[in-house]
Amino acid sequence: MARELLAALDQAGVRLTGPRRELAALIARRKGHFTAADLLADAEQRSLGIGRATVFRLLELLADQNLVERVDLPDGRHAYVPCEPSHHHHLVCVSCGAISEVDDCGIDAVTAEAARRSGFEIQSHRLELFGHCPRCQKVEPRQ
Amino acid sequence: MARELLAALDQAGVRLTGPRRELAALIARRKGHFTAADLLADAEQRSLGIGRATVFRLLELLADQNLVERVDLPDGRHAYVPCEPSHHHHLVCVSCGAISEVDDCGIDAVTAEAARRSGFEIQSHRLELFGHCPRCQKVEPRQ
DNA sequence: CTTGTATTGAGACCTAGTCTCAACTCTGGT
DNA sequence: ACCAGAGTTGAGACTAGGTCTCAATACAAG
Repeated sequence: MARELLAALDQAGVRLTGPRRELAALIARRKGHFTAADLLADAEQRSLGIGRATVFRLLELLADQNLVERVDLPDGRHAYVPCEPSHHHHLVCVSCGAISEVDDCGIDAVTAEAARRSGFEIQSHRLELFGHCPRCQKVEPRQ
Repeated sequence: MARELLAALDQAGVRLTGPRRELAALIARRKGHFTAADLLADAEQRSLGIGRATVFRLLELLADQNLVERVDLPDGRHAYVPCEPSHHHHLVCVSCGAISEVDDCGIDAVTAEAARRSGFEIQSHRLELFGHCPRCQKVEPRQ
C-alpha cells in the first residue's frame, strides 16, 4: 500500500524523497481515518525529524491525486482517509473511526433531481454517512 | 426573519439580550452563506462592541436549533447558512455563494442501500452539492 | 559527480474556534 | 419599581489545523 502511494507520487512527477517514503509507510500502516496531528505524532515518535509543513504538504499532494480524502467529522474535526482514486463516498464509524467506502449507488439521480428543481448546474458533491460499523454494533448494541 | 430567530431563541429558553438581538438582525440581513468572521466584521463595522466569543456562541445556539447550518466549502473554509429547521441539504453556488435548499429527494434510498451493503447502522448523513446557480450560469456561461 | 531545481524543517503566522473569568444584564419574584 | 441570582458578556489567552517564508539540503538528470 505504501508502494501504491509512492508509485502514484512518482506518476505525479514529484521527487521520491526520504520524508515522503517514511510518511507513506506510516499512512499505509494506519487503519481508518487519521488526522494530520496523528501522522505527525507517529513521525515524532520514531524521531524521523519530519516537519509539520512536510506532513501537510504530503497530504495535500495525496489529496490532489485522490489517494487520500479529507472528511469532516460530525464534531467538526478533520480527518484524512486513504482511499481508491475513483469517485465514491465514505461511511464513517463514529465509535471506532473505521471507514468504509461506498460507490455511487444512486446518488446521481438525487443530484440530477436537485439540479432540475433548483436550476443549479451541479459540478460536484460531497456525501458523508455517519453511523456504527458492524463491529461496534455488537460491542455497544443499539446505542 | 430576525424575528423568527429571536422567537426560536426565546423558545429555547435563553435570554434575549442586546448582543443577540443585534446579531440576529445582522444575520437576517445577509444573503447566502457567511463566515463567523463576516459576522464579526459586520458587528465591528457598526461598533457594536460584540466579542468574538459571543458570535461563536450565538452561532452554536442557532445551530443547535437547526436555524443555521454549518457547511464546509470545497476549499475547506467553513460557512454558516440560515435555513429551515427541517432536515434538508444545501446547494452552494461556488461563484456567488448563493445557497439553495433541497429536501430529501430520494437520498434515504441511497443511504439505506449503503447500509445494506456495508452492514453499517447509519445515524446521520451530510450531503452538500456545489455548482453554479442560475444567475451565475448566465453571467459566466459554461465556465 | 556536478548542478539546478524541488523539497525540507523551523518557526512565524493565520484562521476558526474554545475556555476562563470578572463584570454586567436579564428576568422572575416580590 | 427593586432585588437577587443565574445567564450572558467581552477580553484575551489558548488550541487545533493549516499556510508561508526562507535558508539549507537532497534528489535526479546529465
